[in-house]
Amino acid sequence: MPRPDQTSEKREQLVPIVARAFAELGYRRTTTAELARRCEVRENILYRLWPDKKAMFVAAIEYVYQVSTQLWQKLLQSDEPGASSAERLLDYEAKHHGELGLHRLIFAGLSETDDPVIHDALQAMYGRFHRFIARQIADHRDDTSAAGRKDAEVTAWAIVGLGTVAAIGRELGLIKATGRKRLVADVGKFLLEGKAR
Amino acid sequence: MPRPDQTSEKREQLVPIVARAFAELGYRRTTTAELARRCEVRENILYRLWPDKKAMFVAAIEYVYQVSTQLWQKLLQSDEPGASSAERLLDYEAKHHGELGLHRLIFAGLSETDDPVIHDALQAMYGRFHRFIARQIADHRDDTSAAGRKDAEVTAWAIVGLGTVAAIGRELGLIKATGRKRLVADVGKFLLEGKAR
DNA sequence: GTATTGTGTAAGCGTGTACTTACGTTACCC
DNA sequence: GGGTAACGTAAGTACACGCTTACACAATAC
Repeated sequence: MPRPDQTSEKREQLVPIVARAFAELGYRRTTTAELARRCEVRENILYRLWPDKKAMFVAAIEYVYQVSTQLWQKLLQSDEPGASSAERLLDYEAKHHGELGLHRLIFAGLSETDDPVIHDALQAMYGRFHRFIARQIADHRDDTSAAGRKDAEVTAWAIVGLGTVAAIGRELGLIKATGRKRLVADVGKFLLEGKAR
Repeated sequence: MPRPDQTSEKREQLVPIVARAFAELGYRRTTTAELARRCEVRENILYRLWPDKKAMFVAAIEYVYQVSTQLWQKLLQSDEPGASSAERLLDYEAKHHGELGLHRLIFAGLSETDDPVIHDALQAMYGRFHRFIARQIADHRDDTSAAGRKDAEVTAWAIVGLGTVAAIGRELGLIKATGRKRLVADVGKFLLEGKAR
């Protein structure tokens, strides 16, 4: 009998490194050779863990999604008094925005969306993010009517937009840390309270 | 004496095609061969018009910026009664959002921002867009105080975020046309009126 | 006409890249 | 200890890509 298969453990071990590489370099510039270098293994070892480069990218997206939502879930469970879940999420994002490179991964993927696999992975992740935020908003507003839920959905997209533009502004050196914080926290709260109709 | 130089005319003729290619395919996937194919010329002709592929991309960015702002300027000059410039811009963008592929070009460039040339081109364009919108907001609100201008800046970023997330939502098939219209027009107007403090 | 120089065609060059193959070594279970 | 299959190393393959070169042709000014 041979030794036990450790592929899945190895995958879990390497996925954070892979995700960081894709976030830093984008999809095309992240060569398999570069991935192997950062992971300190040979290329063919990566190809034993994933069928091709695309699968590595999809794994990276799913990893970042999981880490982000786990982090958010933890944040929501630690119930502080005096602030709703939605408010706490906004404060957290205002402070720690973009640390995981989520948006950079999205930008990298958006140039590859005619590939159905990448398109679907991105769509699933982005869609789940949006629904998560929309639910927090509806809870915060305590409005479960049909119109209220619809409104929470639209507002959720606007808040996702805040995070996205904050990421771009940081990337291009156009919005400094204080500006980003103000953008996400202040405008975020404004959107959260008001009803956009 | 030789025949007159027509390089700049040729550049102007080909730039729209080049821009469309980069918007559709992203930076890396837009090969010089593909550019030549779409332009119906040989590759070396492109290299007589621009020093390298990067320059073609930068030219595409500048072209899309110019077309967009020209279009907006025209929109602002045709003064309809009963709606401020800012409102008309929002309505226009809600209807025709993303037609020029501006956001796709930005996403393409954002994966190449460690290249200083691309970074600077993107920064300049995005920054000018933001200032343009911020000015419209300040005018609309008729508040030229320091705090008012600062607020208009933050709001302008939020509105740029609306456009960006609408583009992503469209790209991923997550927000349909009606939803995008509602997002840009309704939330846009909400941001425009309210003061986010 | 002719010299001069822009314009178009075709081929190719060096490098980078996704992915593979071949093979030796190691750790496990019986 | 021995059979087995996971694990690691190294080299290689086929192709695509950015960019260049060589050269024939065309149009203009004199």
